[in-house]
Formats: sequence, structure tokens, C-alpha cells
Amino acid sequence: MHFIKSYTSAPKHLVAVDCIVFGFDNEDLKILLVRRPIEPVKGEWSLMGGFVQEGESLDDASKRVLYALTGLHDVYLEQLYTFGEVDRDPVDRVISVAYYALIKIADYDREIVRENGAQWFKVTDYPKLIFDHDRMVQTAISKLRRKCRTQPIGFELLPEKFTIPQLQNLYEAILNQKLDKRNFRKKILSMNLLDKLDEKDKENSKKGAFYYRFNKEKYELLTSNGFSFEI
Amino acid sequence: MHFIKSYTSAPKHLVAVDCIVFGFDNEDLKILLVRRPIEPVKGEWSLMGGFVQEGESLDDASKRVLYALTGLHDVYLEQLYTFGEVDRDPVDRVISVAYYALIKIADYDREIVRENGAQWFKVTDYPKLIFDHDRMVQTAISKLRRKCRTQPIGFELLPEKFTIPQLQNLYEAILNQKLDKRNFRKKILSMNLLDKLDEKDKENSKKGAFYYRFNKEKYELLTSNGFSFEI
DNA sequence: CCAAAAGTGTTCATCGTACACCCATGT
DNA sequence: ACATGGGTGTACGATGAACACTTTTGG
Repeated sequence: MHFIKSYTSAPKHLVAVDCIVFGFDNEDLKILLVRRPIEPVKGEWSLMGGFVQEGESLDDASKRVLYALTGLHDVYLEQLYTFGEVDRDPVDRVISVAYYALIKIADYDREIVRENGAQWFKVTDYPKLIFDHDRMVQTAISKLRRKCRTQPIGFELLPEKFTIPQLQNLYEAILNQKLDKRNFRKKILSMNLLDKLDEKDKENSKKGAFYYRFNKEKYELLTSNGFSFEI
Repeated sequence: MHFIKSYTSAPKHLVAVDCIVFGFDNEDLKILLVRRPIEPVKGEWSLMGGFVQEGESLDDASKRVLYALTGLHDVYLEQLYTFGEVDRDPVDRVISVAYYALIKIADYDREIVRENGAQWFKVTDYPKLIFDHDRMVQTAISKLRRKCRTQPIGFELLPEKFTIPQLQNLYEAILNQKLDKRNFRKKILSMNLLDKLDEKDKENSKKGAFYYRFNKEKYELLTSNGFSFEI
């Protein structure tokens, strides 16, 4: 009886969500950062965040914040970790639940992003962030790095149609290491998750590279038969 | 400016921590459950939990709750996930940060556990739990299952000195599958993380099995040289 | 015709997996 | 002597890693 305080005597806390938004521009893995609109440290770079409202679940709060930042609904969004140090925010005690999103970088609403004073930065080179936001970003990068090896989440960062070299660039950017193109192609194609299209991308080479599409149905079928994705 | 409410106008929430405590009795993987001491659903089985206090970090709150339940300090304790559905607790809105602990089952304080009305249950067969606690337990089990394959956390569930068959039983219990004993022994010993003792455990067989000890220093040295644990 | 990116196979070492018998000892 | 759990080795297939040249075509 002593270990759980009654509901009425328990203290209440500010709870926020902060979103790490990842995008890929065929070159680098990037995150979307905003200039903090309120004091203190107004104008400093920070993650997009917001307080959890009454009657609003954490997942809903993170969707709301992501929508307010990018104009996007229905994107890959997953809870990352909850940061609960007492002094992490100098103004007041705020418990912050971090989420990370993977978006197709072509899809976000430029107007909204501009209004928010947001900008894309390479994950390898971004400005100093307020509070513990740098730790949040680093936690998100490690999680993404681990997870992209065993779950087909990389496709969330690419357009519907993509080429094998594009996909390889993505993995190289996430994992921050070069991969052998023959081995990469062999491996990814051997999983039979990609549908080859007739069309070619001629933007990045004269010869052109065939487009592929991730086939979610095939993935789910294989998965239910014990298959597991691995890069 | 519209996306982040001011600190003063933001609503505050009850925040709890709930602990999934794992133990291993050389036979089964178990969790420690308590009978809820307050209304509503007083007397039903539940995870041990408590409200986060002012000036108390989430990690500290989880340590406090774990100590109150088991009398144990300094055990493996890791944040699992934060459950934030609005209606997850019927009394009032409570955001709950779940933690899981791995303890050496011989070490807990029997007196304290008894006072709490707590009991050990097999993870394969435990009673109905209140609210979303069953989902928390299942989430913890999957996390443990995934994590024990790539991090040497299994040892947290065993005494300092253990035998190879004991270790294998542990992995079989966590993963819920039989393993080949020759391959298991070969693999675990080939990592050079275990120190063989001269002593034998004669409890479980007439021949007796040699004790081993996990050598954390070796593990850290190997890890810093690029080694990665894998079962 | 040449620069630039796409596409393609083979070899080798390593690792995972399957599998069956002897050993030590307490009763 | 026998039942019980501890301990050992090998062979095979699958997988991951290293590696170089040809193709296409826009300029």
C-alpha cells in the first residue's frame, strides 16, 4: 500500500513531444530543425516540439506536431525514448517524449516549413541545439541505423519509384559507410521485395537506371512465412 | 509561434513508471507481479508502479519503485516504452513510462516482496493484468528477446557463477526455443568472454558442470576493438 | 569519342547447422 | 550397473566479402 501514491496526491508534470524528422535528398541523410519561437533561447536551433494536451494521446500529439511542421499526415512515425531528467529544460520541469519520423523529402509542404523557420541539415553537420536535443538526435540516428538493417523502413525515405543506386546511397548515408554495389544489388534483389519497372531514371546518368518499387504485400507475405529482412 | 504552447498555458499530467521485473529460476523466465493495493480494481494483478514525483527523474522514479518492490539497488534497469493513450487508466489520465529490470532471482528481499503481496509468474503463464499492463509485459518480452541476442544482458539474470547448461537454459527460456548444446557451447566459448572456474556445480548432475563467470573487462576490451556479441 | 554512372559473376573464407557418442558419478 | 546430465568434433551448405570489366549514351 505504501508504494503507490493515491491519484489525487500525485504531482502533475508538463509533458512534451519532440520530433526528429529525417529526410533523404539522394545525397545526404538530413534532419529538419526549427528556430525556437519562444523565450528562453528564442531563435536558437531546436527540434520541433509541443506540449501534450488534455485528451490527446502521445501518438496524436506527435502527429499534430509533425503536421504543423511539414503539412504531412500518414508518415512513418515512431516513439523513440522519453527524456525525463529534472533539469533538462531550464524554464520548468518538462518530460519530453521524443518521436522520429521518416518522410519522403519531396512531399513536405515548403510553405509551412518556411513559415516555421525550419531548415534541413545534414545529420553529419548541424548546428548546436538547445537543451538535450542533440542527445535526442543522436539517439534517433543510432536507432535508425540499427533498425534499417532489419526492417524495410528505408523505403519511407525514398519516393515510390527509386533506383538501386539511389537505395544504396540511402543506406550508405544512414550507415555512414560505403557499400559494395555488386553485393548490395545482389542482396536486395535476392529478397524479392522489389518490383522492377520498365521505366528508367535518366537524371543521374546517361545510361539510365531502372526504377523499382517496394512491394509491401510481398514483404508481408514473406514475413508471415518466417522471412526476415536484412541488409 | 503557433506550434508550441507557452509553458504556463500547457496542461499538466500524471506521470507514472511501471516496472517489468524479470527473473530466472534455472527453469523458466519469470516476472514479478503485485496485487494492486488501491481502488479501483484493488487486489487485481498488476505491474509494480508509482507516480513520478516533483524533482525526481524518470530513471530515479523507476529505481525507487524497483527498490520498494524488491529491496534491490544497482540492477539492470532500462526504459522500455511510454504508454500515453488517454484512456489507458480508467480513473484519470496517466502517462506511464515502462521500465524493465533484470535481476538475479536469488538476491531479492523475500520479506519486502511478501509485504507487497508480490509473486513470481512464468512469462508463458501469468494471470490477467489490469489496464494495458499485459501489453507492457509483451513489449518487454520482445525487447528482451531481441536484445539478449546482441548484448550480453542475459548474465544479469544469472548468479555470478553459472554453468554452460544453465546459461543455455536461460537463452532457451527467453527465446522460447530449444538450442543445440554443442553449437551453443562452441559459440559462447569462442567469444572468450567467460572465465572457467575450477569449481563444479554438483546440484544438477552427478558428473557436475564447471562454473563460469562473465568477464566484463574482456567484453569491453573486445567491444572497443569492434567485436560484437551475438548468440 | 569519351566521361560517367549502370550493370554484371566468381572465388574464397567464414559461419551456422545438423548430428551421435563417451564421460563421470551418485544411487 | 545404470540412469542422468555434462561434455566433445566434423562435415556440409549458406552466406558475406573481396574484386574488375563491359555497357550505354549524352555531350
